[in-house]
Amino acid sequence: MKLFNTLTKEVEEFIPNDKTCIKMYTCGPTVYHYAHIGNLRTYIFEDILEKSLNYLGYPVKRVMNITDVGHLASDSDTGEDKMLSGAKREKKSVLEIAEFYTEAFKKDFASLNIKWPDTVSKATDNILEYIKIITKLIDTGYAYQSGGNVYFDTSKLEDYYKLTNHKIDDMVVGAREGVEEDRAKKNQADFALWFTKSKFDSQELKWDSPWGVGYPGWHIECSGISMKFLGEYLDIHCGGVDNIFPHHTNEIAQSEAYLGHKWCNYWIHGEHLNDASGKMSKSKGDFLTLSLLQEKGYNPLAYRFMCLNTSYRKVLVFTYESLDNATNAYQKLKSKIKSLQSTGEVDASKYQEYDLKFKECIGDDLNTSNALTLLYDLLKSDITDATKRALITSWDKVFSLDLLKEENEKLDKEWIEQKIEERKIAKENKDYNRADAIRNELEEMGILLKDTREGTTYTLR
RNA sequence: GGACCUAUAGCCAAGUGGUAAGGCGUGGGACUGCAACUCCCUGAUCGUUGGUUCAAAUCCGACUAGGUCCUCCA
Repeated sequence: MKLFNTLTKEVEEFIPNDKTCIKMYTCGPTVYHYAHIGNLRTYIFEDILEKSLNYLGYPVKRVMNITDVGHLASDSDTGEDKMLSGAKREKKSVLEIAEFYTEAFKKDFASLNIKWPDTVSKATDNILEYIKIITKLIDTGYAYQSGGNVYFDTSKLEDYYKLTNHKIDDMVVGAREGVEEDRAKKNQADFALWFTKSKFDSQELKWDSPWGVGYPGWHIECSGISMKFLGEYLDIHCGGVDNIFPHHTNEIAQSEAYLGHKWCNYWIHGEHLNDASGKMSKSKGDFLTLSLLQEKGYNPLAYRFMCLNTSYRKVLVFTYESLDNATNAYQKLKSKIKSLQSTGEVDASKYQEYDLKFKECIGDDLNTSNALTLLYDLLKSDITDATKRALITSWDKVFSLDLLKEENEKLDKEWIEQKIEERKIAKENKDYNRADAIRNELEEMGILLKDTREGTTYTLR
């Protein structure tokens, strides 16, 4: 399997530490608000990665964090904690906020057929882990106390910027508006591991530590949770591209300083979903959630289909035009698949031939676009329907588009059949007004009639 | 100021040196009481411009446009 590794900036053959258990860590959400569909694009990509690894024969152990503390609006001890501002906004406690949005996040995963990771751990559940790491970093000289906080000393590392192409002299302090310089730091790039002296004293969640009562920095949580559940050697670490710097850069710094050896071999990043004006961002205030799309009548899986149509490494620009496009294509695809006969023999050699091609697609840096093209090729081919169904069933373990799932069985079949019979009689009597009225009535309920030589059948939208 | 990405038909998009996959839409046809569904047919020389090469969408340079990062972000 080939994957693009941000660390080397090349597409590389994936070589796991232990092929019987791939250790994969994916950065999770900060649960201070709903996830927007751009956030979810990254989780769709990670889901495809995990399932592709599985499909190619690699069992995966995946861990994800839930950030419920320590994620400041700025890293320089001047910003308000995101969790706290979420709580203030809704006049709830931080824990209530975390619980509420974690549940909402889970629902989004379910709607998009994203597998919930094996292990999901909250930042607040692993405080002792962070204290252990920070203690060692101070003992070995990689971290220092200043102004009441504990900072990581980036000057102790030769290759702090190895994940990015940044050069320290080219960095602009406060390139982003509203960032203030933290005077307590020795070096511009240093980052906080533990806060006790936030200018925002209202932080709700605090823990005792050797350096005083306070709370952990944002970066330490991922290192701590990852090492706690996956050990000292990680195969794959994922996230959105925006995490490359500073978050993942800092994770590498503190983890490798702590361990004394290389930590993670493959860093895989998903590109963003943009809208016409650029990046979709929660802090801009206006953002698109999955539930909003659902309210507008869109199927979440049509959005998943839209994401799979392109590479996870390319910016995808969201427009309703392209979502409509994807919705159409997805519905047509499903109805084509539905019309396949379910009886017959599976042709083993054809099965293998196509399945091999499928594996080549997903093994080529997750080329889901070509994998979907292969699906269309399969449908057009003259191999047996049983073989097609068997392949689609298998491939859908990766696509997770419910390609063979029948929807809305809850509708009363007998009632529909009765309506169809009524319409048939109306047609025979050339009472087309009556016939059309019945057709429209059913269509409004999402039941589409299909007249064939053999009679009228229906499909559910 | 620095680092970087993208640019392929109306729309989405694959393609990384040998003369452009696929999907949606459009138009035409078959089917239909009319439709819908389905099926068949239907379109681009790859942002502009230099260069390398027998050969470039694919490599190099310049330019243009859009976007990202440089301590909020998936």
